[in-house]
Amino acid sequence: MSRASEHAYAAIRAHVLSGSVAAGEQLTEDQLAQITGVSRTPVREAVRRLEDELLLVRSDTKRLFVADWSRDDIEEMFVLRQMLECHAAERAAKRLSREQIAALEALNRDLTAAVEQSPPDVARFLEANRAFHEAIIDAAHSPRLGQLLARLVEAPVVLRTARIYSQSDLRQSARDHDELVAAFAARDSDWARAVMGSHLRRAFHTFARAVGPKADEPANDRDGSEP
Amino acid sequence: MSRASEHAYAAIRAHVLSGSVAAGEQLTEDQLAQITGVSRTPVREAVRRLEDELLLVRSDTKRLFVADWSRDDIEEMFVLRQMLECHAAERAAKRLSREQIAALEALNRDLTAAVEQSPPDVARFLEANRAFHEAIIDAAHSPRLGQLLARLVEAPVVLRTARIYSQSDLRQSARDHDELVAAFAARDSDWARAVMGSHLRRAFHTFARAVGPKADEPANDRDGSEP
DNA sequence: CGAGCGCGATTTGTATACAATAACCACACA
DNA sequence: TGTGTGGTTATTGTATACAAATCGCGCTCG
Repeated sequence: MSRASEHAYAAIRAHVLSGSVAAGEQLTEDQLAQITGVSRTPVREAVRRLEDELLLVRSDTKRLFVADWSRDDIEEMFVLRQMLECHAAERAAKRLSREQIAALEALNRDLTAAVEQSPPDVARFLEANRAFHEAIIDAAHSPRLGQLLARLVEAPVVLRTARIYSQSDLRQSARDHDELVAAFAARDSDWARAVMGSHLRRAFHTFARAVGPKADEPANDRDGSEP
Repeated sequence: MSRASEHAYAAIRAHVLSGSVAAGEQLTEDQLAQITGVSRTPVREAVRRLEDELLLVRSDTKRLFVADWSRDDIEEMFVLRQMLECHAAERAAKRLSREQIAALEALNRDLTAAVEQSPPDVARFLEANRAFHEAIIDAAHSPRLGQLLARLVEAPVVLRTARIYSQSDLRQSARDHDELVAAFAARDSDWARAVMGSHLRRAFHTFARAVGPKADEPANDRDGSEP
């Protein structure tokens, strides 16, 4: 979108993801307009996108809140992402050119380097990881699929989980990517699908372990907070 | 959304689906505002939704056009819909209450009645069909899944395909639904998934047969037109 | 003859004022 | 005490005016 609207989107998104507003807290369009420095019109446009991505939600009477993700919500998204991204891997295996596979290798070399630093460069890891998955989705050549996945991948994962990965988690991710590249090089779509499946499912469990046990309540961090 | 915005959405959608504008034709927000009788503000909101549903598209320079679906686009959507809705059927099989199964049966009785009229009441069929599938998706209890499917199911299917179904197609649909209900009653999620898969894949082929052979170009009705 | 260039007309993007709706609060009444 | 009811404030929804971008077209200049 255009300047003001795009800026508002990025600013609001950053504002929410930074954690400076609690989950479940109310926001108003005026507030956001002041924060972002643009008028309510582009703010409304940005908010609509963020609602789409489920970062913001509206009450039944149109009031605006920061979304409050339960563990079940997260699991649901991982399941859907796994389903769609396995499909993407399968299609990509049939379509990736030699050059594209080489590009994936390069991306994963970068990712691996980020992991093997001490301490690991998590930001660089996340960026390389994002690029790697995006390249696969692009190669699947299914615009609708890309669009659906965008909504699932964007919001919840990067959310506040950036720093829950141990180095061994990161290393395993890098190895998964290596195996994916091998599957692609072999043009084995079944293999690619299977690797992608376990890759994402493991990511879910890593996440789940950090979030807490299964029987828990919805992520209820709105009462007690930082003293 | 609220009154004006919702009205604009419905009116524009109907306007496009009615076929009174050709695929690929340009629209302007002013035009749509006049047609719908509201100002550009709610029109823009409605247009965003329709872009989301891929009924409208914007050029690289933000100009607005009626989307032009190729056969590949349609197949892609059917594939994705099948993947997601099979998942929904599987989950629904584990969750549907006795009452909900009875409600599905009732819906399908209505659908069958519509089919067995002569001539078949296609509008009533479509409505019952929509309600049937929606009930299953709801029962899957996966809000994200529902949201993703909404975008896939809404746009392309009803599009301009309402009247390509033969009575035998419709009868087969009714039988599929019966079998789905049976699978649900048996709480057999594998069965439900399988039936849903063949149900949707057959729908695709019915559609594809009507649209034309595989090697075709994108639906290219924009050059030669009315003299 | 064709490629680039300017300029009026069209179209989209943004700000702002106002209208409609929902939440909040205080107070009366049972 | 608690429950409903009025008015007041906060918040979202819509219209409108204007700004910015884009297009179409005729023109010039090579």
